[in-house]
Amino acid sequence: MRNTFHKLRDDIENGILTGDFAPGERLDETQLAERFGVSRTPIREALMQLSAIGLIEFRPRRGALVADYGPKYVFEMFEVMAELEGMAGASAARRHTPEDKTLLLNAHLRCEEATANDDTDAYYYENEAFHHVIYAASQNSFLSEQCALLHRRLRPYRRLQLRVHNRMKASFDEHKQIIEKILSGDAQAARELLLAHVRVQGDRFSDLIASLEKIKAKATSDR
Amino acid sequence: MRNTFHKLRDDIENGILTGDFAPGERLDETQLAERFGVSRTPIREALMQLSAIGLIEFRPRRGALVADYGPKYVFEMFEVMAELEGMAGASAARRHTPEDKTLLLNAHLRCEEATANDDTDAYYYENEAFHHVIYAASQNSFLSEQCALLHRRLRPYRRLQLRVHNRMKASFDEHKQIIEKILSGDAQAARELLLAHVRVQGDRFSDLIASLEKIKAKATSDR
DNA sequence: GTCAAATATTTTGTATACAAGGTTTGCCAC
DNA sequence: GTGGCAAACCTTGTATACAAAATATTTGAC
Repeated sequence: MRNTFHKLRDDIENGILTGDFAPGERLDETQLAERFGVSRTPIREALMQLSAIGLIEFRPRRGALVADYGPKYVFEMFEVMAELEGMAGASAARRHTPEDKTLLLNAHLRCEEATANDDTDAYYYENEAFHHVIYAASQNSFLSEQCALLHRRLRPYRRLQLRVHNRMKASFDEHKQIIEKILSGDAQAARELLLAHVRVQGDRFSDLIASLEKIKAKATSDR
Repeated sequence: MRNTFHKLRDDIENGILTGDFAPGERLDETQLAERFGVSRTPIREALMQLSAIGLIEFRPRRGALVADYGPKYVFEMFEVMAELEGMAGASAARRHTPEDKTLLLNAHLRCEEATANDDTDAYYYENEAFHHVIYAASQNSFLSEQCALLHRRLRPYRRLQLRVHNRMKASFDEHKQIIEKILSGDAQAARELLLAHVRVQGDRFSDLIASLEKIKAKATSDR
């Protein structure tokens, strides 16, 4: 069985990724301890782990803050994510097994259902599963882990663009092409399609931030 | 000022990377506490952080073990490292600043000195600095951090091939070409050169393992 | 009434204490 | 002598305690 601090780490991490703990927020150890019904010790151990992967930051004598990356940094993360996904896709095209093929087609089918039902929540979930199948199909477990990790870290930022006009349909169409190239073993094409597929999310995030900045600037000048 | 657990983390990490603590070795918290003259609490906090980045593993009720990746996993890590370095190189070719140019040429110069003196230890150090300059020149701080992190994790495995015949000279020649492509802004060429430059290390590592396996198998059959 | 300084309180960072589980050793049986 | 079981000991995992530092509050002066 897993230990308390494992569970706490996942719970707190989840809280951060779902926005339960907002970026920049201070995480009070005593409060967390009460909330989870444990002592401060395992809470601290969980926080230490989260700080090591960059999800929170320790300020000396001032405790833990939820990391608040600037927009530039988030965009950079999307850039790296795109490259890693491209790599996974290329590797999957070269090395996928027959089982991977089944899994890919199944995952795609479930995405199709979500699209047909116009169920963005379901699509969000199935989309994640689809990408994880690609990671696994790369036959590179380290790459797969890194992709999954970064994917998770970017989750709150992808959330923002969930319901952008027509994005679900566009995403689904891109998946279709990606699958085709992976299954036909066209590594280069798979790489480029995935690169673009992920990059567009970074671009959208940038656009979003830019428009927010503009609004903010306008509000300031109006004052 | 930094806290005790920061220093401990770095010390223990260093111990692992330098081979002071061997892969698979168990890290006794009490022993470490005595050794560093502190209580078990900050030791644990340091270990938690190291476990989060995958340098050690916690076995329930059995404490921390230095992670002992199989050869396949290490090879996979080199594959990802190669891709990330390629990305950094391409990005550096597109976006390096005049200051980056100076830093790159200086780093290269110091590599040249080490080569001229046939000083593999110095070359090892300067080579690392050279690669870090490329990371920074990518102008992508997240990518830079990820590269540095993975680079560090692979250090003990690169160490094995330090004195392979003529590797230093070959490496230096590759650097020369890489610099050329980065400074001339040829992103694609820079990417491919760096990809190959790092991959060769993974290949060498594989070869080494394969030959070790062969020796081991022979020893077994001779029994 | 406001600003500043001093004190009180809260909170972090480290040490110590204790309980549960795992390992080792020693003893007994075969 | 060897194998298995039991008990003692050792280590981890969590809780509590305590000291140092930062923050909040209150009081006093202008």
